[in-house]
Amino acid sequence: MAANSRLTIATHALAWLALAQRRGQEVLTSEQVAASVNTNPVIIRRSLGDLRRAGLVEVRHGAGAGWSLAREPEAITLLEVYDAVDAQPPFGLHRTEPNLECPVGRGIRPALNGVYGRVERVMRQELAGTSIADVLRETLAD
Amino acid sequence: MAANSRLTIATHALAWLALAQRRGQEVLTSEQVAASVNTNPVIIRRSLGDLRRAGLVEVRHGAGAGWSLAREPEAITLLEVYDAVDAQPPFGLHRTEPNLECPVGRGIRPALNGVYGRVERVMRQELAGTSIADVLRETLAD
DNA sequence: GTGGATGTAACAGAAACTGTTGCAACAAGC
DNA sequence: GCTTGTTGCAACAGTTTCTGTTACATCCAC
Repeated sequence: MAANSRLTIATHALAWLALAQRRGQEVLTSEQVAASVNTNPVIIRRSLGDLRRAGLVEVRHGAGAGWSLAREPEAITLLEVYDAVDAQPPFGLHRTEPNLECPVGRGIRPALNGVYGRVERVMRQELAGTSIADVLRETLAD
Repeated sequence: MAANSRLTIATHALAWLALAQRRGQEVLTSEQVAASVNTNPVIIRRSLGDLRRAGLVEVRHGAGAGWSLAREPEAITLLEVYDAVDAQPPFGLHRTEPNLECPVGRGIRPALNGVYGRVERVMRQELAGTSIADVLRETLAD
């Protein structure tokens, strides 16, 4: 499969909302966000819909509608975004069940779950240490 | 895409080779490994082929052929396996280039590369701290 | 030489993601 | 109430990746 870019799309949208908000623009439409990400507005609505269900953004319907951050950019971590977009875990176990008559086949899955769990824990710690405000600052630093 | 299980398959094969070696069986055929993983021998040959190119296993051709570890199981880390099987990175950037006329579109990719690089670094540290011997011990602990 | 195993190409099928179209639902403003 | 502009969502096509399978050339111990 292609490397999944959900976290990238969602973070880009949030950073753009944060910058617009700082510039005094209260809301952005999915079309305006899509213009920056360079993709289809429906993709953005799907992504921002995930973030809305997680409570990270708010949406206004009807004429003059659009999206805005539900919190300050400093208070939104990439870990929350990661959980909101439901990205796939980095490693998958066997697709088909191993041979349980083999001692390795019988015990390998819990053993790997332990390792993979530790990997995911440090990954989440790292994501929790970066906020949308951090991303926006690094983005504008060039 | 489906979660990719390359690291799982390769680690399973290595753990099985390590156990067989400890039991006095010098080599295993791809068919014997496939029987434990419960998949096709060609899948195993592809995976062990990656590990052979990385110098982690050795292969004997001809009659009585098969696979064996190139080093002690304590000296093979999951990070080496991860690099050998060329697993995809956990996060992908934009599939299409963002709009470079937008300040966020212009700077977001280097900013995300920084974050994703830090995530990958801690992930690699964690993988480097686990060996095939560790996995085999946890596998047989049940 | 023979037999048994690897190396690899080619192909089918499944799954996931992205992108696209179409349309119902909704609300602000007149 | 009507118009207008936007979101919400279903449905579908295209691409890519991974897994699994078959087939066959290659290799080497005996």
